[in-house]
Amino acid sequence: MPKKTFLNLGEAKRKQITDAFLREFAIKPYDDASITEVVRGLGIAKGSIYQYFEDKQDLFLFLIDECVAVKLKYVLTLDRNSYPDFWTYFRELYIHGYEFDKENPLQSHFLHNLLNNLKSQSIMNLFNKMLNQSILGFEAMVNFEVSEGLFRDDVPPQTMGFMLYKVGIGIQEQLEMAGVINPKESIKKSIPVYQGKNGELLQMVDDYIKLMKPSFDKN
Amino acid sequence: MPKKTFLNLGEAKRKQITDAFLREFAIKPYDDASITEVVRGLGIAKGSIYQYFEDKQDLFLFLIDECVAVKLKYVLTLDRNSYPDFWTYFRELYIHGYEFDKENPLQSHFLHNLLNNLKSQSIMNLFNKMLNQSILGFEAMVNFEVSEGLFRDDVPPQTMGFMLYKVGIGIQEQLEMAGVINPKESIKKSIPVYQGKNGELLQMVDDYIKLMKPSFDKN
DNA sequence: ACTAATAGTGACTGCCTAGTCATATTTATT
DNA sequence: AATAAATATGACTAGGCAGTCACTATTAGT
Repeated sequence: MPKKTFLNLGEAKRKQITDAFLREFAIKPYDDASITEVVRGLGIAKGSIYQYFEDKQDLFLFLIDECVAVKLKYVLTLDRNSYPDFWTYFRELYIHGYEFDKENPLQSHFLHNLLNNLKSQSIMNLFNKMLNQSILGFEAMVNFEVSEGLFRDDVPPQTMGFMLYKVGIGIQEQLEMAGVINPKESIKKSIPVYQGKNGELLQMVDDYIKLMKPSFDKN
Repeated sequence: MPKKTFLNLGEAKRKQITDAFLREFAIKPYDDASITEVVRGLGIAKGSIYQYFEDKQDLFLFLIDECVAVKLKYVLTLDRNSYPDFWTYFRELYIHGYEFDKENPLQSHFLHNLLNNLKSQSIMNLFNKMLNQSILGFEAMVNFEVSEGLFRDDVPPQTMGFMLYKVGIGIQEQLEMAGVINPKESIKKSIPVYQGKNGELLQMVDDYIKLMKPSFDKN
């Protein structure tokens, strides 16, 4: 949690600082991200950061919370019950993810890099926690479908959940490898990752749905 | 490439040094792995390492080559044509991977961590190269099956290849998350990761095959 | 205008690293 | 045994970092 000094800051300055660190952590693993460098860029004293946050990890956790909160606003508006099947819902999640990226590029960049970021030595403990949380989310979705008799029940739901999770991340990775998106460039230019690539994104989502639906659905 | 000084070393000493670095790189990202610390453990001078290798990256590439070479000996003996379908072949790859792990725990540990390892700042260039290579391997497998009319052809083979690749890694990750294997502990104790967990490993492989086969196979 | 509280500063500490190089030791050759 | 070649050494350089703290500057309250 940030200290109250940080919360007392004017909106503008708080945003300026937050954004600068989002940018730093969006392009480097945690241990390589340098507070020294960011404050240099911001033109403020290093000591100030330690008026705002307990330490580097406190700052990092704040950034995670901020970004997750923003993203959830886009995702939690969706209700599985409004859709005829899981896959329509799954597809819709990506459409809203696209909107999130478009309207909050910085937060999107940060979350893109979060998984790599967490692999650093000094925050291994966080890594497992965060990972588990996301995976449990997918597992819960699967459990729901199974309980409704819509997904097969002869494969452990953990395995199906894990696969969904992996595919979820994979879509973004594959688009990057194919050169459709270029997060690193987008970060430099502060533009959304998927800007204008809505079609390619959904095409890939549809391909993956084609690839999972026959296996996940009952019968 | 190591310098010839390293190759002139007696087998025992060469192995001792190689093993020590395998251990270090098996538990830390590239940038965190410390030559200083390893030589301290080995009781040799730091300068010696620079008689053997050009620099840290040269050493690291040597370790990769070594481990990959050993692993390939286990995998390349398999011939797709000896199996009735892709999935039998796929399963067999894991059985041989298990043998590799059992007989070469150190190399197995190192390769387990390689993906995280490559995420470090100073070797980003290597990362894409290595990644592409593995994925192309899976893509080639898919292309073969498609050309034989055994896999569907209405989804880009890149997508199917990528999914196979992701699942390939995912199996190991999920076993770790489920607590079946504990690579970090295994490394400490210098014992194989999958030792005695043959059953659990193959069970999960079979689950994933169940989950992919209906989607990948033609009709 | 004066005091008290709050915020901002940057030189400094302590710690770590990869890589160098002049020197010392060991091994091979004559 | 004496010389030459090959190895091994570790103090040292140059650089990086998070975090501290005595001090200064600003703001708020009276």
